[in-house]
Amino acid sequence: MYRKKDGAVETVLVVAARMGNMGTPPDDNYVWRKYGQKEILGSRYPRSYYRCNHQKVYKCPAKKQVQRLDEDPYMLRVTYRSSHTCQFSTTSSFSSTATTPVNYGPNVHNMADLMFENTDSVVPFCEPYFNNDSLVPGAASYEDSWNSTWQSYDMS
DNA sequence: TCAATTTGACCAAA
DNA sequence: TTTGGTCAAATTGA
Repeated sequence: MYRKKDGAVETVLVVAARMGNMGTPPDDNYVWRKYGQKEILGSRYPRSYYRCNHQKVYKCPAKKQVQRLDEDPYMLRVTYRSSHTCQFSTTSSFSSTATTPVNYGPNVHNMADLMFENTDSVVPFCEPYFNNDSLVPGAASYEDSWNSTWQSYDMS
């Protein structure tokens, strides 16, 4: 159901403006195994449920759910739940910059909270999460993307 | 062949 | 009861 202040529930908006990457959300540092899909009332698109691929049912409670927005199928709302204990994948392509789960920036738009009851923080991130330099959220390019995101976002 | 994904059903919470 | 979430089994692809 709706989890609002239930520990770690971080909602991130992802612009799926990538051909070929449409139905699949961008990969973070983790491997997700899809364990279910359900249609959500009020939304026209089903929601996909993912879980950590390694800690299937063992311990890592890391969960992730992805759902497209009603009016903007090009946008994916990725909601991360719980904390990640598994930062290591079998065949990891990343090794050094994978310190923090995702570059959850300090920039939190509470606007989403007004629109969505179950949105804690909204930090849209695009394709390049892994930069050799730094994962500093607040880059000009990112910010620009955010604006675009919000523009097409405000219609509710 | 193996593994991941798929769909449906079941269960729990509101 | 309804909606959402999870599990389980079956299927598909590599």
